[in-house]
Amino acid sequence: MAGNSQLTVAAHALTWIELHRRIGEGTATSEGVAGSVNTNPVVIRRLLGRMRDAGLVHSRRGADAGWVLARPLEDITLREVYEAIEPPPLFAMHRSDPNLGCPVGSGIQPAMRPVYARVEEAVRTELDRITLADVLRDVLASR
Amino acid sequence: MAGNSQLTVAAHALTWIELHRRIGEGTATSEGVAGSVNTNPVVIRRLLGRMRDAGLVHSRRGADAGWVLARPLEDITLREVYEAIEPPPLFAMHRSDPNLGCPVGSGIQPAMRPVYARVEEAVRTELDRITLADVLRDVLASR
DNA sequence: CTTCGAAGTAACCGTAAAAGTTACATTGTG
DNA sequence: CACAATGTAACTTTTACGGTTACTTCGAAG
Repeated sequence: MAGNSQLTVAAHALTWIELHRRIGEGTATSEGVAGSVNTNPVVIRRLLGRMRDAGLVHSRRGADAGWVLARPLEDITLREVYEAIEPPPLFAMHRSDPNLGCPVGSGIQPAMRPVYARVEEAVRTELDRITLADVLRDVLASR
Repeated sequence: MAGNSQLTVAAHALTWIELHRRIGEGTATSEGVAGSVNTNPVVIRRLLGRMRDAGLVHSRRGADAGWVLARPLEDITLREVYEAIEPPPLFAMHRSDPNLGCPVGSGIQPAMRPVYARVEEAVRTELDRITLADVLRDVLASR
C-alpha cells in the first residue's frame, strides 16, 4: 500500500463510536464500526485494541459488550491517536547496510537520523493541533 | 518495507557523487554509487533518473559517462530531493471506500484530507531547512 | 449455571509496492 | 568501430499490511 491508512481508519472508528453513542444506538461493536469503514471486524478490533492499550477507549465484554471512548472527544488529539497506532517510521534507512568502508556509507545514517527525528516531531506537532472534536465537526459539516 | 528508504538512498547517492568528484576520481557511475549504497546499479539509475528529470543532476552517456550534480550542494535542499522522488502520500485514505451511506463514512475523507495536506507541508518545510552541504558536512563529521 | 453476543487472538491467505535482477538497446566519444 | 555506461523493459523476490477464518474467553442476563 502507498502510505498508511491506519490513522484514517482510527479517526473514523473513534468518531463513529462517539456519534453512535450520541444518537442513542447503544454500545458500539466492532461489527458496527466495520460496516461503516467497510472492512473486517477483526481489523477494527486489532486497531481499537491498540487504542485501548493507549488509554483512548475502553472495551467491555459479556452482555452489552462493545467500545466507548475513555475521554471526551475534545481531549483526544490526532497526535495521541497516531502514537497509539505505533506507526513505522516515516523515513527508513537502507534496506541492507551500506558499504561501511566508504566514508559516505558509514556516515550517511548518523547524518540523516536527526533530520528524520525532527521531521517526525514536526508531524506530531501538526497532528497535536487537531482534536477528535474537530474531526467530528468537519465530518458532519461535509454533508 | 517499513517507511520509505528512497530519500536516504537519494541523499547518499548525491553526496557520494559530489565527494567522488572532489577527490578527483572522475565522473561517478551508477556502479560506483551502488557499491557504496550496497544495491544494484539499476536501482541507482532509476532513482538518479528522477533526480535528473527534476533538474538536480546531469547524466552523460558515451565515453566518460556518468553523473554530476547540476547545482552546488548548498543550493539543493532535502525538500527538493524529496519532491524529485515523488513519494507516495505519508497518510492514505481507506484501502476500499467506506460506507458512503453512513455520515461518518461519507464525511471522514473530506475531514482528514486538509489535515494530511498540512502535515505534508510541515514535512516539506522541515526538509527545506537542510541542504546537501549540511548532509555532507555531517557525513564527514561522523567519522 | 447455561446461553449468547461480542471481544480477544492466533494463524493463515491475498495483494500491492518496492527492491533487486537480468537482459538488451542506446548513446557518444575516442 | 569499439567501448563503457546510461536507459529501460520485464521479471522475480521480498515484505508489510489488510483481510479472513476459526476458535477461545468473557460476563451479564435469563
